[in-house]
Amino acid sequence: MKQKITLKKIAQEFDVSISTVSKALKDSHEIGRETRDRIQAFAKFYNYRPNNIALSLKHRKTKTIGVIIPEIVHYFFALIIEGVEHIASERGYNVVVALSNESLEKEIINMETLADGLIDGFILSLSKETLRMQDYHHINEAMGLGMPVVLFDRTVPEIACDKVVIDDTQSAYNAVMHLFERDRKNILLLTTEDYISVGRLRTQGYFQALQEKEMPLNNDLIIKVVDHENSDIIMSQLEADILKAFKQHPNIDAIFAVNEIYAAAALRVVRKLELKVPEQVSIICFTDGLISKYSSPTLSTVSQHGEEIGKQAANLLIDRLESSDDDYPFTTSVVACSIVQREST
Amino acid sequence: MKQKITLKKIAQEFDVSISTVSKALKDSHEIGRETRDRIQAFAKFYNYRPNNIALSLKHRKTKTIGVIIPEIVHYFFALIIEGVEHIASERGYNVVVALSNESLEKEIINMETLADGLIDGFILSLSKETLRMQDYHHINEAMGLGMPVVLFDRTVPEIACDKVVIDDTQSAYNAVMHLFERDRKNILLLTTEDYISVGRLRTQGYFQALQEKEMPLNNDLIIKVVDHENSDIIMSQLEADILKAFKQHPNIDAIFAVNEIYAAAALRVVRKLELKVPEQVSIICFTDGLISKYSSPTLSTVSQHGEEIGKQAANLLIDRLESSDDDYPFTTSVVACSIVQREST
DNA sequence: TAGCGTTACGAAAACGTTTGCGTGTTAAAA
DNA sequence: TTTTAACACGCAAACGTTTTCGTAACGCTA
Repeated sequence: MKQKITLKKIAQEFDVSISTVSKALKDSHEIGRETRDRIQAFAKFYNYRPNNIALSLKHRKTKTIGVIIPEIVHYFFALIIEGVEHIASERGYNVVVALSNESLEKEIINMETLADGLIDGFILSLSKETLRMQDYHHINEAMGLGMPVVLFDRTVPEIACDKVVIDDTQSAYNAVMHLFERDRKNILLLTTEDYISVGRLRTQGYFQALQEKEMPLNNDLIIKVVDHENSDIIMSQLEADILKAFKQHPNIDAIFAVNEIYAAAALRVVRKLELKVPEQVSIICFTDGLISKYSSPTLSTVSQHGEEIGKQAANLLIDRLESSDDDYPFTTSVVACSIVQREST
Repeated sequence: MKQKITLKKIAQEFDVSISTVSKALKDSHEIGRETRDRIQAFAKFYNYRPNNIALSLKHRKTKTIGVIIPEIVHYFFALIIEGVEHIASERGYNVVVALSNESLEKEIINMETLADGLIDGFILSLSKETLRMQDYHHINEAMGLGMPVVLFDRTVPEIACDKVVIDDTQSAYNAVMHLFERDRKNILLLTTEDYISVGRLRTQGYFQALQEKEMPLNNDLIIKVVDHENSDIIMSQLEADILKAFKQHPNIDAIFAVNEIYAAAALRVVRKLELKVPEQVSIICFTDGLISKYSSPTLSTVSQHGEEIGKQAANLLIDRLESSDDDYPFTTSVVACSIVQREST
């Protein structure tokens, strides 16, 4: 196991000083042509590469960005990472990933560890617990220490920073309109509790669409899924609720779900009831993931373009990191969603 | 924006030396009780936290591990990261993720960048291109420089290092047996080309099961999916192939797919043919992901326990990193798969 | 031959830590 | 009073870089 080669070792080899080697490798005119060539050849032969840690210490920046997401096993978040990684590697940055597991405490711990010199800035989506507790001190502290933060998807107005969001309300409105255009009258809404901002906003879009069409708002047609540790419990409860809704309102002819998991549950119930999709019941949902793409029938979705969100977040962050301007204004970038029509509508 | 506090600043504040501060914070008996208390209180108040970069430089280890995977938008790989992250954070390590995008070149670049001081060791799954080219010099070089590597899932015997694999052949055999037990006679195999080791091994398991049951091997019942940039093209080609197989062999009564995407394609064809699942056609596949869990009918799968694989890989790596023993023997850990029975069998 | 400009290189500080060792002060022991 | 030990702290090196500021040696001009 040959040790990694350093400037010092090269210097010893040629019996010159470390600074000479450093300059020679940087093609400095200060160093004689011959010395330069010999040192460069030697360095190349031994595959010299500067130690990133030393560079980070010296330059007081690490060229890596930290991404904190609630869960990685979600198609949307995986897409985000893909997008971030894409831009990061293009612009010469590394990516370190941390998972908050929807916990405020883990979010804080992760931020603290990463902030201790490991990264230059954060890209993050708030955990559910953080949203519920409305505790954002850690974010503001990080920014107070000069660590830029870009929030995406799950954001709050209380934090002043760069943000990348989708227009949940508008997109939900569009999705519901998509159903109305197909002559659907009784649309069942599957959403989250209100403290999850995206759920709340999408619910609003549903309301707006109904209002515009002057349709009555029927609370029986709104199912708010209560969060729980165990996803199997959530699912079976949801399926039971959907079934109940259909029993009470056999005239339901469409379902709008705020994510594809809920839509998958809906699909199962609909099949159990032997209703035809999309003839008798249309389905559309947020999250254009694998489930929608590969279920049968395939599901129409509102695609949030996760990769694009990740890319924009990364660009926003790196722009700020590389800007010398200290009070570069915060921007909020809204990534448009698009409706991907498939078999379910 | 208050600057981050350092030992030096605390030292200035109390007009003592940096070493005194460092020792005081470490509760060294060398420092007087009163000084110690005052410094600690001050540090706590200003929320002092040592700079990780400086520590890394000093200790010549970074306490972070690099994970390189071909693609993150795969449930299996996401689970791996989850497992790695779990153990890493438990044992005080950070995780940096890099994506090879199935490209040998990106795999090399990523490894080189990370190896330059950023990480202590690698956990990786070879890219398809790497497997095709059989070029493993970068892995061996990294190890030559004293950077431990743990390979998982897509491994090759040519590289001597710690490995975490599943017993693909045995598990495939079990899956096919699971079908035989349900009186299936004509099993369609959906697999990859042979250079992908997991595909090849699973195909072998299929052969073994047939052999054991003394069933004839029919090449018409084996579809080897040709890889392509565009997944839509792969899918439509696959669906066409499956359809053709059913036309030629209407007696096909089961399908075994080496991943759930292929199984989803099969499910679509089967529904098109209006065959009942599982009554007329049973389906089982590898990759216990979201598609299997939420499709209708839900799919029986061979669960590879990705999170467990990630955990074991992380433990193996950290064990080696923390072992003083230089020629700690390499181990290959085999994670057992289990069959998750759902509606499709 | 004094003065000056090049050329080619070295010394040292700096980034933020840790740590072995040296040292001045004090108080107790001889 | 002298020796010694304990105590409390500082110095400096080290990790691997970059970069500013010397400076020795040389050749040239006046």
